[in-house]
Amino acid sequence: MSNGSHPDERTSRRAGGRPREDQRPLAGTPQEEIVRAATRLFSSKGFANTTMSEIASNAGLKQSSLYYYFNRKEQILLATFTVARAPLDFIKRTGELPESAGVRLYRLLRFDTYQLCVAASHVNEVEQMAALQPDQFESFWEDRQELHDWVERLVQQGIDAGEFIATDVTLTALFLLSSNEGIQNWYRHQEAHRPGQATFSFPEYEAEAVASHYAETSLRSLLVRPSSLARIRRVALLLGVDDLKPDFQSK
Amino acid sequence: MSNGSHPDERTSRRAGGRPREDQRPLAGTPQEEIVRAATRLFSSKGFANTTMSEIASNAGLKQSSLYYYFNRKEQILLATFTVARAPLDFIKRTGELPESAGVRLYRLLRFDTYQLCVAASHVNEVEQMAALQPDQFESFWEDRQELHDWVERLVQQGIDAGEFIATDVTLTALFLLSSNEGIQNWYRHQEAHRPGQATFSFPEYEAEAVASHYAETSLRSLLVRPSSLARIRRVALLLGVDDLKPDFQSK
DNA sequence: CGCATGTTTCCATAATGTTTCGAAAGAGGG
DNA sequence: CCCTCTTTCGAAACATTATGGAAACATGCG
Repeated sequence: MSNGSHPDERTSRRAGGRPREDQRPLAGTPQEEIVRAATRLFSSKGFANTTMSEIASNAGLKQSSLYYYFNRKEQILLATFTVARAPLDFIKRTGELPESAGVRLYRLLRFDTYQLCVAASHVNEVEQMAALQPDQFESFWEDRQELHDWVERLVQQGIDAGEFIATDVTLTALFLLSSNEGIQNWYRHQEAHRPGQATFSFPEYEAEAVASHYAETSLRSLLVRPSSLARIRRVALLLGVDDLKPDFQSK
Repeated sequence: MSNGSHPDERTSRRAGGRPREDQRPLAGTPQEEIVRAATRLFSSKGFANTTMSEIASNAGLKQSSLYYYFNRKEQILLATFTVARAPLDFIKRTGELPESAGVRLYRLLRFDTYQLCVAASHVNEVEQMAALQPDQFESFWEDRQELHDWVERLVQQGIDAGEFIATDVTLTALFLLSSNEGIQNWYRHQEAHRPGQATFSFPEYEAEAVASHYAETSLRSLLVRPSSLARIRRVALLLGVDDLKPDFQSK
């Protein structure tokens, strides 16, 4: 069997192989090219409505060649999301700052929401696949759990410090992260709708505005003294505004 | 063409027809039977991973017979959701009560969230389909828009009355309704996970608890004086607790 | 009773999409 | 120049959605 799981494992791009029919310079490894193409397509047409043939031709390959790199279609989906969801690092760094829980939670929520808005993949699709095939998507669930734990811990710290109202920390963390994703869902639909068809008609919002508004709203529902929100916002934003931009060059 | 769109239109179950191979008493019309079967399957395996054959055999039919009642798979999905999403009536009634905007919004959010939690269908799937084929799902978008308008109006009234803080009413309404759906998404996953597999492990929450918590959290983020929340909760719940229960017998 | 009509079901098959299999086309080393 | 490794391709197996037409029943009318 030539196809174990990961071709190119360490020796990346060592030797030839049959030449492609579609000749065209490819930026990066074939895997990257495929994921890039798939990302564009998934994001505009959704996972289910994107065919392997489309992905292939967008990546300069024939359909069946994709299976040399990815054993199943779902693995491409997982790859698009893994690339897109970078924020765990940011979150760990933020979580460890010597600031109040409010400031840290604000930053965390704002960043995560922003990431979701600009991310190429639909969280829902990934989650649904992930729920159906937990083994294939193990890494996804681990990340998700870790993210949850961070948020839960922050909320607990806020309560202990008298900054947040007493509430169920687990439920609150679940709410914060899933509301998040619901908002991404809406935000993406807003993008997908062509101006002509107008099923939904709303003003367009910037990802940053959405992220900030979400962080504020969430914090406001937790704070014992909502008036402290102004200070939190100020401190949080002073800590580095540019952190919002993702490392990943999405189209 | 025998298959216009709606068989049985008014004359429901008047005469015979070829007998089924799978003989078994059916409760209600064939349509209802089909929708019931589909609902169960969609809710446990998702729309994309449920085949027409499965739906058919669960409804005591052969695959192609489904097309006598529904022209496309998506229409079954729409039907499952239409049945499940009853709350527009409730919302209109609530919206017109002579109470403060806070009380009415509280009730509306609590009810809608509860409905989503106990609903059989995944909103996300419906929305995705609906976004892709706006013509097929016209009624869905109309309901959605109407719901949004109600919420937006309530928020505006709250602001005008000095009960809510000044904020972008459109964005707020969008947030309230989409967070909602994100929470349903999580809530459903929680159910779908078998106890053995345990990818996610959290305490189990009741739909009513989730709905109440969501309504409180949302209100708290809007109120000028969070201390008024206690009164709002009390008044809202006095107005009729039993309204939460859906008319529709799910499962 | 036999036959036309209408209703509901099934079977067969086209059309489309995913996945597997094995062969083909190059590079590089002995 | 041949052998091996890597990458690509084409054909075919399989699964799923959707269509068209025939089959199986009830009913009413000659």
